[in-house]
Amino acid sequence: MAARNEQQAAEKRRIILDAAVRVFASQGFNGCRVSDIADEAGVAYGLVYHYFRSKDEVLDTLFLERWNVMLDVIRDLDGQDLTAREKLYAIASFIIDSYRHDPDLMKVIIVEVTRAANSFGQTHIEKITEAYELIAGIVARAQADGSFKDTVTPRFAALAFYGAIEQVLSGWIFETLPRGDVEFEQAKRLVVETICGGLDAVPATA
Amino acid sequence: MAARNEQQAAEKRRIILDAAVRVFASQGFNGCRVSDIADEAGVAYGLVYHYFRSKDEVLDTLFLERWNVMLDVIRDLDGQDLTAREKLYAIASFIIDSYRHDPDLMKVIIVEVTRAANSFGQTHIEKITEAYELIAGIVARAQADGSFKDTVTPRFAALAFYGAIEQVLSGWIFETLPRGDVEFEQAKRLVVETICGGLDAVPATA
DNA sequence: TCCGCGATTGACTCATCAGTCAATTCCAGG
DNA sequence: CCTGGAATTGACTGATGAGTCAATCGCGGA
Repeated sequence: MAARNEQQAAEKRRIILDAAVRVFASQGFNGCRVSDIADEAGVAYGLVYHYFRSKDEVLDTLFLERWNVMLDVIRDLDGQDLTAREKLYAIASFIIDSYRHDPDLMKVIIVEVTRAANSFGQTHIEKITEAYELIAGIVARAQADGSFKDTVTPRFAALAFYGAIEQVLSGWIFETLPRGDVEFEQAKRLVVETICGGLDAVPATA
Repeated sequence: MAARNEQQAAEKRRIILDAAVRVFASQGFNGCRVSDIADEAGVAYGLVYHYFRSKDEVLDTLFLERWNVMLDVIRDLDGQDLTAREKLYAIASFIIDSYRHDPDLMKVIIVEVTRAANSFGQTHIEKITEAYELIAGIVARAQADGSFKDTVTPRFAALAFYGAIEQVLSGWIFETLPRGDVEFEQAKRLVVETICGGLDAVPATA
């Protein structure tokens, strides 16, 4: 049958996805119309429904695509011979660089998906939990080999770590924090320093 | 004139607000109809518009009401003679107890407002930033008096601290973390321990 | 007892969109 | 060329839901 040209079809699909990122980022998922996406993509309204079953599926796709890349990166990192601190730094770097590279996409993922996680299927929550668990694993192994103390549970450390990153991204997204290459690099360092080093001048247990 | 009975009017308004909390929590702000709120409150559709200018204003009111209480608590705490760590613990306690006391309200605030500050006015972002700044102030003063080291900026420490709390609340909201009195108390301790104590077994600077 | 005004009602209007579908274009293979 | 089916189009439908408003109710004061 020769599906016209599979590559071209995939490209059209991507054009629509990329347009959706821009539209979702600027108007919000609920604030935009499907026709806005079509217009932005320079494509007829109906074509969106040729490539996607629904408006929801477009958002779904964007999230899963990106989140899976991140999970792969974390898993890969996890297999390498690095200290826990180095692994955490690498994860923070990946996420922050993702923002640097495509702020709109990250905005959509952070702002729209969490809210949608409510109404959308359980799928997203499971995916998000998966990331936490990978991070918790890194912490747990560091505690086992003595490089991290075990005053906090790994699960909890993972939450705090990811929470710090998410807050920083939110700060950039909502423009309450200055953005720029210097700030991005500083943020990577500070996330890791806060979580690993803590704030106390004198460690609780000597 | 005697506005019928001012107290009764305020009560009706409150009944509508409380109903809105339940409806927003279970269906989401965008997923519900104004008539759902009216039904839940046992009140006619039009009455919602007698007390509020729009659906948005209902959510607005819920957020501001609660957030202002929190800001007051933090400001009050800030004036007391406590260590920075104690202050942070008290803030974490207040937020977590707020969740314990009214999980639906906190769910609405976190899911619909904090993470969606986008679609709403700039007002909310400013309010949220205000909280960060108060926390940053606590950290800054602790750094000045030597009880906190100054490896991270106060602004950043505040982000990490609040981020950790928000992640924990999200975990409870989306049911990926176990809930219960024991967990609530543990969470307070762990948030503060993570941020203040850090994960490293050996402090970076001896 | 009656009056006046705010509280309360809910049917209605009107705009908005997600999703459908019949018509048309375009390409690949024969 | 011609033909079959996929890609593409955009007008249309049907549902939905925010906000309006004219009518009614009922309390507090005189």
